[in-house]
Amino acid sequence: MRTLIKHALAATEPRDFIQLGGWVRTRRDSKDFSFLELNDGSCFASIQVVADAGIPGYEQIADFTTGSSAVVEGSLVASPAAGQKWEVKARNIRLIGTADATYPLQKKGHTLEFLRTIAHLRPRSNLFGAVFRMRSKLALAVHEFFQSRDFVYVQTPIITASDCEGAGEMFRVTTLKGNIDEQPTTDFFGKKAYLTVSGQLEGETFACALSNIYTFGPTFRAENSNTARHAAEFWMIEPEMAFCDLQGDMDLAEEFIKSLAKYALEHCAEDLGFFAKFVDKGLPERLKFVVERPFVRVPYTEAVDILTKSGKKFEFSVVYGQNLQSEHERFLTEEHFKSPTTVFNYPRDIKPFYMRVNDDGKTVTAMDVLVPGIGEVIGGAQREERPDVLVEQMKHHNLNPADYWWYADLRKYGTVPHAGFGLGFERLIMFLTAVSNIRDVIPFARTPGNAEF
RNA sequence: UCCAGAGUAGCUCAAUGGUAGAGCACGCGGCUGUUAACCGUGUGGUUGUAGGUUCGAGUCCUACCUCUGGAGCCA
Repeated sequence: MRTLIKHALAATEPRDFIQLGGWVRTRRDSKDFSFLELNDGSCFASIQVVADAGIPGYEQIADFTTGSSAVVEGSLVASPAAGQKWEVKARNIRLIGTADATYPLQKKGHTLEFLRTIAHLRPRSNLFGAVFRMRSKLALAVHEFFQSRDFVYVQTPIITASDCEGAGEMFRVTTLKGNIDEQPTTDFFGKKAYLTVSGQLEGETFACALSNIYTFGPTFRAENSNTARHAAEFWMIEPEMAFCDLQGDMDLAEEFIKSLAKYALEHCAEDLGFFAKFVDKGLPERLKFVVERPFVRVPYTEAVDILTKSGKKFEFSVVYGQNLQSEHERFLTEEHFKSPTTVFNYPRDIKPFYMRVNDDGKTVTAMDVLVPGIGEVIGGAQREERPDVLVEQMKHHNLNPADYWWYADLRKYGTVPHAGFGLGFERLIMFLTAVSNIRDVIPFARTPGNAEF
């Protein structure tokens, strides 16, 4: 029965028999014995195996190369040398799969760019093992956060005919051959269909029935974006709450980010330690800061004031009524407030139709949560629940209300104030690991011109 | 898509317009309860692609490809 290395290393006492399986990270030969570093990905650390010459399997010792796979049986004993608490005194070693000299992962630091070209092997590296173990833990933390607050998990469709306006270009889904625009009525769904850019509109229908819901699934944007924080396929978390206003929305967003940072600190210490050592020394401090300190909240108008009066020279000037540029957002979070910052009440014209119009008639209840180093991780709003205003908003944005008949029905029958937001899961992982490129926190990144794996 | 930068050995990088090198990896030898082991030694190249300038191009020019950083779109 195989034991995971994670459990072997957590042992409280020696064990007479243990079986381990994993991949050889490195081998150090002595005259009469060899050290094998075995890693199975169950935890960050590898385990040291001591194999004496003469034990079964040792005749193949030269083939236990970096990258090869092996099963080892022996006893778990306290290590006499510094560097590890436990090691395995092998009784036999079995080579399962060889890895010849062409194995691309070497016993040294590789650039992230190179590792992206071997995305099928990079999970075997220290950094990517840590990233994907942590990603898994955080996915669980997302569900725990919402489930413990009685939110219902809703799986909104991946294929959709509705364009969540403002969310970007969509991938067309079709079974038509030739000219796919000629007769959409003969297409598989009888109309044009796309990969979803957001589950929000569908999510709202469930919030207006089950009160508090969340989605957590893949999302697609066909934008030709070439940046470290955009991908064509990413995972988004979208809570939606009935009987909730913008304040409640901002409260939940802040609580959510704090909760995940706390979860990472409590459950991912070993992997976080690696990020702190090799990626960003300030990471643990930053996470503690996020957990302990309230986020800054500032209305858009005030944010513009701060930027205007800062005396800072920006490449793009600050203009009221226009979107904040990346450099403006960075100034607010990284220099002015030095804290995660929620900006709210944006001008109506630069935000989508479904956001609730404020009493001033000029702004809507939009809110963006900005974090240092990443920028926007959350975008959300209180939704327009007044039927007449919603229709007016659609027209204002040049949309045909008939296309959104079922969405408008939510306001026609038992409308309620409700609010929600979208959080990019990868961006959150970037923030919590300090890994600065989105391509390195998703198993197989889809970006323009890149879908090899 | 726009702006900037970079493509040289398996990897990370050197090389004034004049004989393409080093470290690591890998092979061989040695040494050692070792820790990305160490010491010696050897193998390793169509300098991203296609043109051009020049007696001579890794180096200069043009186009294209790829990647990186920044910007826009946003999560």
